[in-house]
Amino acid sequence: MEIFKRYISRRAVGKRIVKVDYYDDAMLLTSKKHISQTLLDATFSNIHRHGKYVFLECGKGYLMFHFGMTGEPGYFHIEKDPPDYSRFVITFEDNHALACISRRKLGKIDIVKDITTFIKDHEIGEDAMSIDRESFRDVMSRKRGSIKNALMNQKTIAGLGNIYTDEILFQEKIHPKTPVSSLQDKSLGSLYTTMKNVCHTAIRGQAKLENMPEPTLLTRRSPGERCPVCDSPIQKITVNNRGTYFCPECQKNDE
DNA sequence: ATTCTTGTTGAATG
DNA sequence: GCATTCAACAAGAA
Repeated sequence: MEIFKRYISRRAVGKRIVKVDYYDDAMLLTSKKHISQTLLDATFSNIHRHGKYVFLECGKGYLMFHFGMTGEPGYFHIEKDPPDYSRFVITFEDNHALACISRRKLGKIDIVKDITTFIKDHEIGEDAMSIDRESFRDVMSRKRGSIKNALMNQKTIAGLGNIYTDEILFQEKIHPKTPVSSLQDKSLGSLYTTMKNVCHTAIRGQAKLENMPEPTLLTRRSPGERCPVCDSPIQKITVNNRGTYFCPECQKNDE
């Protein structure tokens, strides 16, 4: 999401909006009228991100994007067709446009008045990139269930998805089903450092999996892959209804 | 052809 | 209140 935010920031902030087009309503959480009224003739003055949510500031409020599982922003010249699966397109006065692309339409588009209120109303946790060590330990120590659930739950910490959670647990050598309650304070501190490292490393590599330095699990999420550390076959299980990959040798249940 | 899986979330359920 | 399950959605793979 941080990469998306930077992508949008470079192309949309400072530009005046001259047209708004809707190709599909499924992702809209408010009326087209409300969105158009807020955006038309406005200029994006700033951009913010909290977890997987991006907010474009425009005077009267914020345009909120959530890209869901298969969503991404797309910027193009208006002489060309919008990218495939564009659901929502904002045209700027410089003859370029920003599309919200979403194959599965699992994303969301909304207008919000205030980011802080939005985060509070949706009970979204602190952002994974900005939470401090103490708060991390504090919020994690309150959770029950598996460590993977706790890390992925946006109400605990905002921003971690399925594959990066697996990567963090792989780097930290923790079995994804380990109960959070069984992790000592020290382990949580170490997990915190690993979480930050994985996020920073991913961003440095433009969130492209092929840019992740070895050893990594991110590029081995398919049957038959082997652990880059110990060469054991990578295992796939289900945790929280999500396909979960881990190395059964490196990530033993007990630390 | 049907079922499963997927870089997600939130409403329903236990 | 908290943890777990499932629908919404679309398309490619098994």
